[in-house]
Amino acid sequence: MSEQKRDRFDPSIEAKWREFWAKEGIFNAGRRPNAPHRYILEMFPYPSGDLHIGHLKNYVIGDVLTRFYVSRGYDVMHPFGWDAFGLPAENAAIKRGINPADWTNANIQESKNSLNIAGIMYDWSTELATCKPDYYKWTQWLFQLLYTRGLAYRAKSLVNWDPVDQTVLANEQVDSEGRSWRSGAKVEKRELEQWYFKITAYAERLLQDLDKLTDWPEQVKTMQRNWIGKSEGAEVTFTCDAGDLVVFTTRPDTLWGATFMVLAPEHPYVAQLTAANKKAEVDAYIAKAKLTKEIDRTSTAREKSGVFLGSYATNPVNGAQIPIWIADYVLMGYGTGAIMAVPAHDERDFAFARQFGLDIVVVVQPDGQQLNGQTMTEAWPGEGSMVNSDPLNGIPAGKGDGQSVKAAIKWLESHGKGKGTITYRLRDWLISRQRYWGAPIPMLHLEDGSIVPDPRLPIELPQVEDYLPKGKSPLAAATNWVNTVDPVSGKPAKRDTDTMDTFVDSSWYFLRFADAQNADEIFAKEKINRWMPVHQYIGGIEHAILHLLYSRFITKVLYDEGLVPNDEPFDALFTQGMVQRRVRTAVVHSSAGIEFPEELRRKIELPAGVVGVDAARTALKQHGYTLEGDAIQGFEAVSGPVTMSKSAGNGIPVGPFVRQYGSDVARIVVLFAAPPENSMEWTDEGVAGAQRFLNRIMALFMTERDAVAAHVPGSVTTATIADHERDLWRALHIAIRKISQDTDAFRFNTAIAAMMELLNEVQRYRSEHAVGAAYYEVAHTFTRLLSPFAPHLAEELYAAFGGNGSVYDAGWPAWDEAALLVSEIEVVVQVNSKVRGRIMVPAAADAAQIEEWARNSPRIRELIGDATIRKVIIVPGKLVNFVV
RNA sequence: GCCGGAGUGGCGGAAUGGCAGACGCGAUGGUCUCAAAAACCAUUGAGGGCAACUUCAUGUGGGUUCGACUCCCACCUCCGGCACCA
Repeated sequence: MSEQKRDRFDPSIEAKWREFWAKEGIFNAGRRPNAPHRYILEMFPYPSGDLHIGHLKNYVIGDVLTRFYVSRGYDVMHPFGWDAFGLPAENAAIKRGINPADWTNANIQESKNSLNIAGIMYDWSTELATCKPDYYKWTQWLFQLLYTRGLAYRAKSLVNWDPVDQTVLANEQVDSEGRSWRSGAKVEKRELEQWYFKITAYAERLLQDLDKLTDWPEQVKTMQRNWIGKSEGAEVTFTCDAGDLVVFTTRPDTLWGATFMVLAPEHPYVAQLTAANKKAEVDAYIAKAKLTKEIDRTSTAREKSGVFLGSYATNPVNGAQIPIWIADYVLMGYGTGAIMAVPAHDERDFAFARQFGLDIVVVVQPDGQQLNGQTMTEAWPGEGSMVNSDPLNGIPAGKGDGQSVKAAIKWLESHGKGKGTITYRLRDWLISRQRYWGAPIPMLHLEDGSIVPDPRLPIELPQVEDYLPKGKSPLAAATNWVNTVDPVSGKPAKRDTDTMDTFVDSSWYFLRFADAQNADEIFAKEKINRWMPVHQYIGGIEHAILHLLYSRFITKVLYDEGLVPNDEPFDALFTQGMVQRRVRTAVVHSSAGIEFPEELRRKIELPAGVVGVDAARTALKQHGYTLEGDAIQGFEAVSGPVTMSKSAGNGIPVGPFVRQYGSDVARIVVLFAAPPENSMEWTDEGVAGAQRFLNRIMALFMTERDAVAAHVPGSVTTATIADHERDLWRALHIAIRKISQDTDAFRFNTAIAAMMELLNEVQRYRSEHAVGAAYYEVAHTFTRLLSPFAPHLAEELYAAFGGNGSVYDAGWPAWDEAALLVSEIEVVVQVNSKVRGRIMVPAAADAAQIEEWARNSPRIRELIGDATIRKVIIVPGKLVNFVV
């Protein structure tokens, strides 16, 4: 390459600015104690070592906002920490014999270094790691607080067991296919005694308060609503030989149509209610149900199965004797594990009744129809009038006031047969884990079986020889640690050997940042009151339920204790999209057709077997995949977007990229390619485009650096600007407005587009004029507009143009409304709403004048001819529309 | 099945009642160069026309309006969540 001297963006400038920001503490909280404050937080990560570009997007968004707010004069807290407990450290310890703490610390250093060289600035003075005793001391304190308030309890029940990670899991941590969120293994069910947090006590508030979160994505709120799963109805008490049999139903009004009952196979009454001659059949069914559950009980279209127990229950409303069955479509974990079956008005009950020939009694008659239990072909869950239901007959069926459901509940309550009630799908949060690398549960088990809190916090993790999970916690092997004395009673005691779910660690970390160094209390009141709630939280949608639901719960508990000022932790939530990168997959093309790899075919549901070329192309395109090559030559590959990750092997490590191209380039690529909430595809072309953008800035401004530096910013105004510079001046103020508004609204892609437009205007100006005052003002202002997006270059330009200190102390530019005005504006002239011309009019012209000019423009006159103008619509400053 | 989100050029996307496609990518032509790269200039939704110009076009079909990507109704497709939840 010939050494032509050209101003280009040079990544080697970046390091000195990072040192400068850190040394000056530009992004430290408390730097402007009297200014309005902002708490900006990204979800803290597990320290996985070297970061790739995909990890970066989350942090870049937080960094842009931080810089934007600092520029605008706020006192910003932008802290960072590490969700450092968890299995990878333990697995490394098992595989390589490294101490999990050492391994974690090394990873933290590496991850931190990646963030630093990427130019993501945090206030590291409040850095925390959940695996450090000075942090988990307070996680344990929190556990004991919940215990004291009756919100942490121990119970035996059927729990999710991850056979790969060898530990139990909470419901939230198992997906709808029954797989562990971490290992991906199908979970098994085991009956175990474990610790729970009573999140169900807060179900109603967790649901109701979603309405307060107006700055949360609708999608996240919907997911939480679904997860909490509120359902209103009634509990009705049936009687049987084993005692009272309580069922939950959302349709107590159809109770008169209940013709049988179904219990979950695990229901405690089953043994008692099983007739002697049915025992063998029932036992076989229960055994089969157990197996089915473990393998796959999610398929909804399965044929109904069940067994009659041989005994009967009494319907409390009419004394009818109805048969009791067991069936696996009734779940022990929801409601009471028993249902009344109303086949006429419930799809599932209908299918069951038809299959086993059970009675069907209609109690809701739709208008204009005569349903008959013998002949109906499907259940009628809809509206109508109540029939065959003595006290309710004639009442319209429905959940509203004056309708059947409310009437039925009233009747049940007044007759002592049941009561209105609410059921939630949400289960209590199982927090015990049979693993080593977590916060020990700070409880003591005494010899008499009682369990008491251990006040000697923190209960530190002991050293162990063997981290291998064996179905019980590795801590159990540390006998010196396990065997202790209860300091309160002086009695011998054993420590709890389980550790806490790492989601407990992360459910309160955002609170600790307010006062991370406090050794005496979880945080000081005046500090938490200053900083909470988090103004802007940023993270991935994958935590829509898990972390975000747990954090809301813990915050509400602490709010009820009077420890935090707000009962919701995160004012605004932003969920960023993933970074993807195209991955090529080889395909085979023969005369018979195209053969795709099985994995790809499954993933995007390509039809099995040979696929036609066009069909394949269309099917692939719908999922963002492209068939490469052409039909004549045969296809070499399919390429498609895949989320950047270590496991997919398509992650671009931060270090080498930043050294070669600069972190400013990486930031522009990520921010410009798509709106931040969308997933974006990282491409070489995108990198080239970002480089071009930064190079153009250099070329357009750095060439004149001395003249720009000699110009005093603000020395020209809208009133004094030269006529030939008005267009550029106006473009500048349009850009200031757009970039300010867009950045505030997370529209970083259009904010960057506005900078590009301004550059285009500068280029046009420079091709026509010698540079002058407006140009110098643009150069000075541009450094500040650029500072949230390409911070290193912004500082470099700011310094080159004679700025003192940091660009972030120079203030955010304001636009001048007067500069946006123009003397002449273009008005679109329409005839019958079709654009037929445009005229230039003085900006101050009134509507009548504009109409006159429009009507008299030659082309419009010609089009209208002698037709009658029926209506004229004038939108000031925009258009005139003649309707003929 | 229920709930939520989304469908716009070759691609990412812009426009939230008023000129559809800002900005960028890609592509084509040009300038510079021995040549290439870089950079710069021009063109770039589809069709028709020598041209002025014109027709069509924002998933589909209706509606409201002088005017609809935008609002309303119905439907289709995709993405996400929940789901034999009583």
